[in-house]
Amino acid sequence: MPVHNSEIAEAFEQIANLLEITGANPFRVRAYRNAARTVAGHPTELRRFVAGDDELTDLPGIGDDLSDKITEFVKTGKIGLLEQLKSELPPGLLELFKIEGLGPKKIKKLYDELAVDSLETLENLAETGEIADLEGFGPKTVENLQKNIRRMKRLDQRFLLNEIEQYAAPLVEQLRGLDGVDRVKIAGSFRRRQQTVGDLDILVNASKAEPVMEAFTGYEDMVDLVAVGDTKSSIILRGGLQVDLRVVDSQSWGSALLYFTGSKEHNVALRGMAGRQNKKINEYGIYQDDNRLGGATEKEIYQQLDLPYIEPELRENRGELEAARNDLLPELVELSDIKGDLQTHSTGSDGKNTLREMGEAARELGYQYLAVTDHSAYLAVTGGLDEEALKRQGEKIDKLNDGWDDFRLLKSAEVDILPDGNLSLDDQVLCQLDLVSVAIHSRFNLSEEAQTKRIIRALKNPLVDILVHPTGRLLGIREAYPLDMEKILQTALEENCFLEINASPMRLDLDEITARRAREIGLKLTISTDAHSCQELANMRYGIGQARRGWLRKQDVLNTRSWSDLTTKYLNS
DNA sequence: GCCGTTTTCGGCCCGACTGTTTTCAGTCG
Repeated sequence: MPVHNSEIAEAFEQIANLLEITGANPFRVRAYRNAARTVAGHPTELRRFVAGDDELTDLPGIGDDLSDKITEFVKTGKIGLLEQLKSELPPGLLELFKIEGLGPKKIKKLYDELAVDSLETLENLAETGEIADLEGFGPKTVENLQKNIRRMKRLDQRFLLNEIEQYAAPLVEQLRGLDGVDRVKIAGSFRRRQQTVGDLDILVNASKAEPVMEAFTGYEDMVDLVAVGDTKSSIILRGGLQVDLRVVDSQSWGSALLYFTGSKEHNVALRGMAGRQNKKINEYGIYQDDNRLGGATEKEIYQQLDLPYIEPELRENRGELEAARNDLLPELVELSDIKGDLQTHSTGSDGKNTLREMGEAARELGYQYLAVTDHSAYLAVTGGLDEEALKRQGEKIDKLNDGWDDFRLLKSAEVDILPDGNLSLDDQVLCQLDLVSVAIHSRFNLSEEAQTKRIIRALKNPLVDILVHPTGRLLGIREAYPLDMEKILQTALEENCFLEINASPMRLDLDEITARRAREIGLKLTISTDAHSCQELANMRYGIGQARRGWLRKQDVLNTRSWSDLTTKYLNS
């Protein structure tokens, strides 16, 4: 079986955790964690490095030793060190790392003194009270442990961006209304537009922290208090979302925002860079010797390090600091650059609004065009269009377009790719359309080879324009089906096709890693909402976030172009 | 275990909060 990057990353993560229990050099542990991130975030499969000429040691955080371990894993399916660690320590210890408040030291103590080797034994011993006898473990620790185990079991999930917004909006509004509060901003992975968010980080700029803390810890939707301090508190909301809040004064606003936005890896790298210039960054500011150099804005801190401002979506320590140093940061695509939405649904299939309603809603967003890509009849569950119905829909679109002089609806369809790579509508139907999108909605379980072949065959049809939601993933629900994405990207490039970043917060498919790879090879992407109602057209912002995380500029996104540009320069049908 | 506007050796971000302690280790972000 070919080894995937995610498996290599997981193995490194396990090695890091097990090494930590053995009390290994913490920097060695960190090296494995860093490598796990590098590997997980790499756009091409590392097994290609092993087979080809590229050097694994060119990757950041991968030296001779870790390069050898990757090679070993790719060739044998195993890593000797991990096997050895697992033979010395029960692998059941690994799941204990997921419990909040339990780290390597405590896990080791539980294992050494009480032979705790799994979640189950831990739960049993917590029940009997034996754990409270251990040095350093009091009754409060046991209570928290039990609480956090329950929470972990209930909530082995992350939240979608739209869910987070629903939780955050009323809380942020309430904080903004407090006396003495100047600014409230959501930081953390939400601000970086990560595809899912584990907890919510809120930063407040206020003259006095106390009343803010009081309001926060008394918030009506709170079900549990995790921590309460003078300037920092954490609560759990109904639904299980943890919210961390920090209050700072305006002088420290920028440094606190930078620190609280992360990523952790970006901050570590940035502070390392500061250290080499004899400067120090903390959440209160940037300093040299005893002099304060700044900290009121994020820009000020970057400037003090001779760097341009780095957008939150890029702060992952995936090359953005180097790019910033060399003045090579991309000018990222923005919501206002978008000229139209290329994947939406109407009452013609499973959408909630009519063609006219969708068109008017798109016009109000300032778009020049909207493609209504109703499903083909093959997908029976959506009540899709057959050839006759599609024709009638085309006539309706013509009439509607006659009534607009600043906007047009595009005749289109979301055509199914059949298991053999043929399409669910005939070519003579497809050639009547302005735009042909194709997608997989069945047989998700084909092998990587068969699924890749299926898609490539579809892309080679000269009438096809866009492959939508290319990997089929549903965040937290369904994994992406296995694909040789590199082959698909290359084929799309050769065939003048485009791949979509689906902006639905449940999908965000393509992911940022693949999006960045597409840009690297010069393949343009579309960002479309897959809206099934007028309201969902506003989901575009989630797709933009994902695109920005993939380093995409305006020119890398097809639907930043006017319709005339699109037809004359990019679409072949 | 990685890495080099201090370096092939000696560093590796930094502070808040908790719980169990009497001054701090562990964990988290």
